[in-house]
Amino acid sequence: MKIGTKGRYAVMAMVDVAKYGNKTTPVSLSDIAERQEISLSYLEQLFCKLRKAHLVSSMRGALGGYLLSRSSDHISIADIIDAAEEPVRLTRCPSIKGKGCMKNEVQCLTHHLWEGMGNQISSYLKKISLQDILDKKSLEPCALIESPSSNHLEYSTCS
Amino acid sequence: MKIGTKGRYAVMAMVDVAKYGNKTTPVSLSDIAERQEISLSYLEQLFCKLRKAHLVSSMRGALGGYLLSRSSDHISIADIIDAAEEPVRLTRCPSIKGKGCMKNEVQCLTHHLWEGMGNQISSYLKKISLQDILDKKSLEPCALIESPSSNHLEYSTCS
DNA sequence: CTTAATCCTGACTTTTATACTCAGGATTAA
DNA sequence: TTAATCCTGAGTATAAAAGTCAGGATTAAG
Ligand code: FES
Ligand code: FES
Repeated sequence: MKIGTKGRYAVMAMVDVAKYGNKTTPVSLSDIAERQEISLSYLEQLFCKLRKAHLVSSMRGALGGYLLSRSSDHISIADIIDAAEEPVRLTRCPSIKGKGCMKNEVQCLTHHLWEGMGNQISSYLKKISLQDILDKKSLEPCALIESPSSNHLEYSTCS
Repeated sequence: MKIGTKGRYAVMAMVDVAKYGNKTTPVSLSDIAERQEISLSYLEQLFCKLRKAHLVSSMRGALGGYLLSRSSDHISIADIIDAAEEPVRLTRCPSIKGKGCMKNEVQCLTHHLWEGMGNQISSYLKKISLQDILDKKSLEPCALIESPSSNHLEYSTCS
């Protein structure tokens, strides 16, 4: 069970943009590369995807860079990871309806387990916004409570 | 975000043992290999680890095989995955106290995110037992409710 | 006692996906 | 005009995962 650098770096870079950018001044990839210790070329690849997913917009030319397309509390970690690397998918059956991952069975015995696990992860990542990371929320998983009244993360220390 | 075959096959194989074995008659690896479409040699590797983790016990010789060491509702999926593949770990900082994954910072900005995510996954996997899989529970992630009164999975359909 | 079925183990090979680089072009502020 | 940036596709290298192989140990059954 692991996460690759594509997802990891994309999140780190987006946090960096959220932290050092604002509505007028974009953040350049070379700055991000240095602060986050990520190769520039690799970042270029990642931001190509992030831009296509409309999470950031770019300004070309000298003094160019990237800025967030929406405010940092309307961008979830799930958005970023989906954009960067192929989405969270733990099952391995083809998406063809009625087909499982095995020759004989329609669905293997563990299909629901992996599906449930994927949902669990996705819903966690959806609840956390870029702003939450800057605010150092997401500290205590046991305190994650869904609040219907707002889209934000409620939390309380649990110890 | 993905899970490797080690963890996946280990769970599939354990479900198979739980389904086809009982306290007296062990299940042979060649049977599992055929039913679950997994190479025999690969299973041998996996069961070496599962045995060392005391999840199964072996009977050698003809008519030998494996049986569960504990009852199927006292073996969690987390137990199996921990035994089979290196444990769920999403952070990438060395375990040395006070050291982060970056040169400068003590902890990178996203450390808590990955840590929380790992905890989220682990606690999900701990709640689900082999027996739950056989009973086709673990279907609905939104229905997962921690019940202090029992160690089992509570669920209700949510649609 | 012999055979065949199984577990047991370590080392080895193959394959694949990831991670990363490189080269060259387009755009724009100074 | 220059230098800093974004932009893109193709290519390479590395490491991890996946899977194989060979040989040995144990034991039930004939
Ligand atoms: S994972 Fe969907 S059928 Fe096996
Ligand atoms: S993941 Fe722990 S410090 Fe970066």
